[in-house]
Amino acid sequence: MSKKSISMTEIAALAGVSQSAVSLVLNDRWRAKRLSRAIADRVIKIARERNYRPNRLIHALRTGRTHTVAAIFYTVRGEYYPQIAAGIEEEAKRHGYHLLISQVMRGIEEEAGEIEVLLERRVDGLILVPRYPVANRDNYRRLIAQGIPLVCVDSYFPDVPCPAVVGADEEGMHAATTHLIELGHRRIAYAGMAPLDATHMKDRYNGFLKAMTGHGLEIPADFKVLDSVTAVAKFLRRPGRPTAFMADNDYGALNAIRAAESLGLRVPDDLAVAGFSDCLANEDVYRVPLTSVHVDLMAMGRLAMQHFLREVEHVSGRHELTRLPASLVVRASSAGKRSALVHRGHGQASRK
Amino acid sequence: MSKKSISMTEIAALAGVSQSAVSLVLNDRWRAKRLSRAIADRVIKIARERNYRPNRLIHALRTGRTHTVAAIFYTVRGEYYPQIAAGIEEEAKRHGYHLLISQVMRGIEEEAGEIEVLLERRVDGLILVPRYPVANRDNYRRLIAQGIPLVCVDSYFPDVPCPAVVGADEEGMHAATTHLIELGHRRIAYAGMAPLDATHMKDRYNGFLKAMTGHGLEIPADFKVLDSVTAVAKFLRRPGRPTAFMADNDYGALNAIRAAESLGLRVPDDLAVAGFSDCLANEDVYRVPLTSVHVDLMAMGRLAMQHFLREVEHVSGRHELTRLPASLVVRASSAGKRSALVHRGHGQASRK
DNA sequence: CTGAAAGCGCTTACAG
DNA sequence: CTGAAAGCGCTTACAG
Repeated sequence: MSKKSISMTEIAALAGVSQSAVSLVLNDRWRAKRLSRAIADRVIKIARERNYRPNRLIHALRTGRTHTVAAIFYTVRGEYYPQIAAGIEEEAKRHGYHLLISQVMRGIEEEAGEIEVLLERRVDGLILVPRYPVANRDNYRRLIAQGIPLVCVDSYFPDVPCPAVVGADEEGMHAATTHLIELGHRRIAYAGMAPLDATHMKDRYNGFLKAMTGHGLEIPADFKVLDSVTAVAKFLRRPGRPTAFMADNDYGALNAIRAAESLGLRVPDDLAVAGFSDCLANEDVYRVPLTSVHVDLMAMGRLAMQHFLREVEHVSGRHELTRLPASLVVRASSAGKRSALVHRGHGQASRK
Repeated sequence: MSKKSISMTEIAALAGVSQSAVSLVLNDRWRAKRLSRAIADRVIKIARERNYRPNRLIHALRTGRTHTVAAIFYTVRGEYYPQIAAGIEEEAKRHGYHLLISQVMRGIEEEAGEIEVLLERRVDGLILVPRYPVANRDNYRRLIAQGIPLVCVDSYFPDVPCPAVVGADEEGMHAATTHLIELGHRRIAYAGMAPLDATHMKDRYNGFLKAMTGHGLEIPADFKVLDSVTAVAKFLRRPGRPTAFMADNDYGALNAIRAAESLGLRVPDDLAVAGFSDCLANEDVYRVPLTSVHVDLMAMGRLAMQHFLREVEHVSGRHELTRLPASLVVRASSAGKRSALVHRGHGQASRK
């Protein structure tokens, strides 16, 4: 058993004064309340000796605020989500908030239950990193109606009335696709990772569509989930192979590179590849550094936390989208020549 | 303002019964206490209508346990720490605990203060991911003496009496160095990233020393912090260049590869390189996949949480080291031929 | 100048 | 069978 920290009541008993006097002293309000210096000294001495540590939960009991935000992730592993988490935590700390992390990887079904538990622990609200496009939207709406601060980040639900902070998915994808088109590509395949029907993934696809139709190009009919190397390889082996492969995220693009190489195709000469998110670390030591669309994920986390704080003050009940800029970063996977590495200079100084 | 959730007292007023009756009903103990079914039904109906959500903080008030663990990281960015965090969270959830994350990247000076704040919020204890070898050890000892559950993970302090879960650093490094020696290398440089004096980094260096002296090889006198590409390049340009480069972590090894390439040296033919931790993602698409020592970081996090739970039951006050196995994974950066890629088959199926 | 008391949301012995 | 009361650790009006 960890020893319970000493309480004001116990200090009061030891000092032979009332508990309220202890409160006054330890909050440095004894002068205003004109307690004697002798009492103040005695109380302070005991508190120090016994490692008194004020219990902030009590404040939560009175105000209803714990200054804790819960962020719900699918997982915090990988190169993507941790950056969002780091951004949330940094901003939270700046505002006296703490970040509670919950992963719901095992299954979205458990999410509603987990949210209830978090609310019973009186987190001030939730930051959601949606991965499942459909599930639990009714639950989110219910929570908002109950006055629970809720913010989405990375993706969003158009019909859930809360702030959401996401990247400029459509514009970014439009830029990436246009880049491939301007390189001369006409047969451009588009592939996504599940879940394709997440809103931000739909936005990306729309960006692709607009770029293609804007250039009078045919939309490939075979858009589908290509979430494994073998699936991509099978796809590339069919007749009428595309000359470029646009993936809706970096991991899909990596799979395209792997599949191309396994078929003896050179990237970018035989197949140009581009991804989305620019979240891969150490890209400069890749065989084929990946062209991608960069979004500042840390900033996304920070912004989400700022919106959260606003919701804590007053639940807006409105759907409000904030989009961070998305900028195309061209690297060897799409550049004309394989040797034409485009360095962005980041990732080199990173440490463990 | 978020609406405060309804309380038992409010329900009692609405139902016209005592608050204790409400407590009994909502905890499903009204039968045992022989309350009338009419009252039970009325209370349950109101609770449901008003979205009653029990306040678990109260339980913490009574028991002194919040079922919250705080994990203190230098940062949660990168490919390394998030895996530890994920392991902690998974195991915490299995035991009804929640994980509070705090990053102290801005400076270890703030750590002591942050710990105090966390304890005032009554987290049940701390899991520490030490990065600074010296700072705050007195503070940790003080906390343990106060009965605060504390567990170290990833690194440890021999003179801080708490459990620590780390990798088999010395054995792992011994295996990696022996591997290089058996490839025929005699002039093997050793380089680390700061902080070199962290205990687990010292353990790794000892493994290197033992392997070298065990084979009658001379220890390079120029062991130092080589934490940038330019530093490594400068090092490699000196006369008597080593034929192999042993880094105490993967990022240092990457810098060695970058530096070698910038000097026109081929890896592994002109310079063999090995790292430690095997934490890099997507290694199979690297120009030179890295030989490294694999440690299961998720498992490390899980185990740390298990030890934490034991400390919550009873602060052991003893220094107890748990070491996870470290296994050498040979890849192209040290293999005889550049083409001899050694695939481990992981990382391919990973998704965003 | 100082202490007693209410109240935050609950649980749990205790009284009637 | 049901309600009043204490207590967890505090803050803050209020009483003397």
